[in-house]
Amino acid sequence: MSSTTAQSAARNAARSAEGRTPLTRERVLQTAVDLADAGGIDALTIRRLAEQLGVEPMSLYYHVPNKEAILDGIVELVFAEVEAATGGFDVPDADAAWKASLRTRILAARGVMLRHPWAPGVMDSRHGLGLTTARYVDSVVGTLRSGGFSYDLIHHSMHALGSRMFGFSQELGEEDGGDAASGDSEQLQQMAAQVPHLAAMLSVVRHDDPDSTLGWCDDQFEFEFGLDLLLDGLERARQRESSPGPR
Amino acid sequence: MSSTTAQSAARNAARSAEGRTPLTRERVLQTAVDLADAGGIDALTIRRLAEQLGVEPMSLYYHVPNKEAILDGIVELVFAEVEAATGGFDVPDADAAWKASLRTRILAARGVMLRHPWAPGVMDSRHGLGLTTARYVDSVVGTLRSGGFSYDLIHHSMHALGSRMFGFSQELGEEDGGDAASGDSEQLQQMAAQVPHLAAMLSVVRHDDPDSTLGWCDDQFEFEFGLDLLLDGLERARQRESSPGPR
DNA sequence: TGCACCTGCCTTACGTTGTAAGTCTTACAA
DNA sequence: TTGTAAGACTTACAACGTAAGGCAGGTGCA
Repeated sequence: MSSTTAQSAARNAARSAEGRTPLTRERVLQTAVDLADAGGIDALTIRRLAEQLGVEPMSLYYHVPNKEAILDGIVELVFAEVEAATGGFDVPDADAAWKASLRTRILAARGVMLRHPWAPGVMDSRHGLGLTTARYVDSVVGTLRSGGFSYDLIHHSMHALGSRMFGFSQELGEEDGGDAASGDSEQLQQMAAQVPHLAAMLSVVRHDDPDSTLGWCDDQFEFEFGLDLLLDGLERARQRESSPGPR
Repeated sequence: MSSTTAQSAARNAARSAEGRTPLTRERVLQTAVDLADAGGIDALTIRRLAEQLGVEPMSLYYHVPNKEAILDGIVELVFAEVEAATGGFDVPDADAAWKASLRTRILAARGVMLRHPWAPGVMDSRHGLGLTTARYVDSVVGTLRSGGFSYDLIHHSMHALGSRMFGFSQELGEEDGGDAASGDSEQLQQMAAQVPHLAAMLSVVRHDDPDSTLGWCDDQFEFEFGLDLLLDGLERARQRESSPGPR
C-alpha cells in the first residue's frame, strides 16, 4: 500500500513539477491514430493507449465517453488529413473540368488511406458520418453538380463510386449527416450550412421517392446501376483491346 | 460437488439414452451462421455458440481449432449457398453472352449476401480465400475469358469489380488461393485442378511483371483503372441525361 | 483565512471474451 | 477384463471495455 501511495506521489510530482503535457481529447485521438498505424486496429486498446500516454486506462474516459467515440474521432482525423492534402474541400466553378477535379480529389483521399490502412475498415463499422467526413462527401456532390449532373444522377453516382470515393471501403448504408437528418426539417437546416450540396441532394432525391420503403433509396437499383456501369465499361475496354484502334 | 456430478450424469444420460445428435464441424458452423444471422456477428461468441449447441464452450475446440477457423468456415458456407443459388460454378461456352451470365451470377451472390449481412465484413477480415470462395472467383475469371478477354484485362476487371463481385465488400488484397500459391509452382498445380481459370490468369499476369515489387500487382494502377471506368461511365450517363436521345 | 467546489487523474472491481491445460466418461477392441 | 481413443467437461488465466467512486490540486467566494 505504501508503494502505491509513493507511486501516486511520484506521478503527481512529475505532473506538476516537470509540467507533464496534459491529456486532451486531441492528444488521445492522435495517439490512437499512431497506435493503429503502427500495429493495426487490433493494437488500439484502451489499455495500450493509456500506457502510450503515460496514464491509467480510466483517465481516458474523462476526455472521451467510450471507445466508439475514439473510433469516430480517428476517422474524422483521417478526413482532416484528406482535407489538408487537397487544400480544402472547395468545389470548382460551374462548367469547370469536374472529372479531373474529382479524380484528383479521390486519388488524394486514397493517398491518405494508404497511410492509414485501418481506416476503411473502421469507417464502415461506424454508422453515420462525422462532420469532416460529411464535408468531404459534400464536396464530391458539389463537384458533380458543377459538372451539370442532376441530383438524381449524382445520387446514383455516389453509390456507384462507393468504395472508390473513400479510397477503398464499401457502401454507404445510411448516408445522412450522421445523427442528424433523421429528425426531418429541423436539423436539416443546420446541416445545410455545413454541407450545402449534400443537403440539397437529399431534399431533392427524397421528394422524388415519397414512400421511403427501402430507407428512401432502392439499394437493389443502386447496385445494378453501378454494376452495369462497370460491365459496360469493361465491354468497351475489351473491344478496344481487340482492335488496336486509330492513332 | 455432488450437484456437479449429478449434472454431469444427467447430461451423459441425455446424450446416450435420448441419442443426442453428435457435435460435428458442420453442425458447429451451421449454428454459427444461424447465430450471426439472428443477432449480427457480435452475437457469435464461443460461449453462446456452445450454449446453442447444448454443450460446454471448450467442447467446440475438438472440432475446430479456434474462432478464426469458424469465421473462415462460415464464409465458405455462404459461398456454398451462392453455388447452390447459381446451380454450380460452371462457365458459359466461348462466345456466349458473358455479360448476361456474369450479371446473373453476381446478382445471385448479392441475393445470398442480403440473407447474411455480416458476411462481407467477415470476408475482408480474412486473409486468403477458402476453396469454395476461390472457385466462385474462378468462375468469374472463366466467364470473362469466355467473352474473349485477355488475362491482363481480366485481372484489371477483377479489381474493378471488386466489391460488386461479392455482392458488396471491398478489395481483394491478396488474391492467391488462400494458404496456397505462396510457395511457387508446387501447389500451383494442385490449385490448377480446382480453379483452372484463376490459376491460368495468375501464371500469365505474373510473368508479365517479373519484378513483383508491389506484391506482383500495381494497386495504384488497378485503382485508377476502376476509377476511370466509373468516371467515364458517369460522363456518358450525364450526356444521355442531357439529350433525351432517340427512341 | 477558510471552505466549498471543480477539474483531472487514479483505484478498484466486474462481466465478458478466447483459449491453454488437464480430466473424466463412454464405446469398443484385444 | 483391461487398454485405448474419441468426445465431451472442468478449471483457470490473461486481456478487454468500463461502472463507480476516491483523492489531490487549484479556483472562487465567504
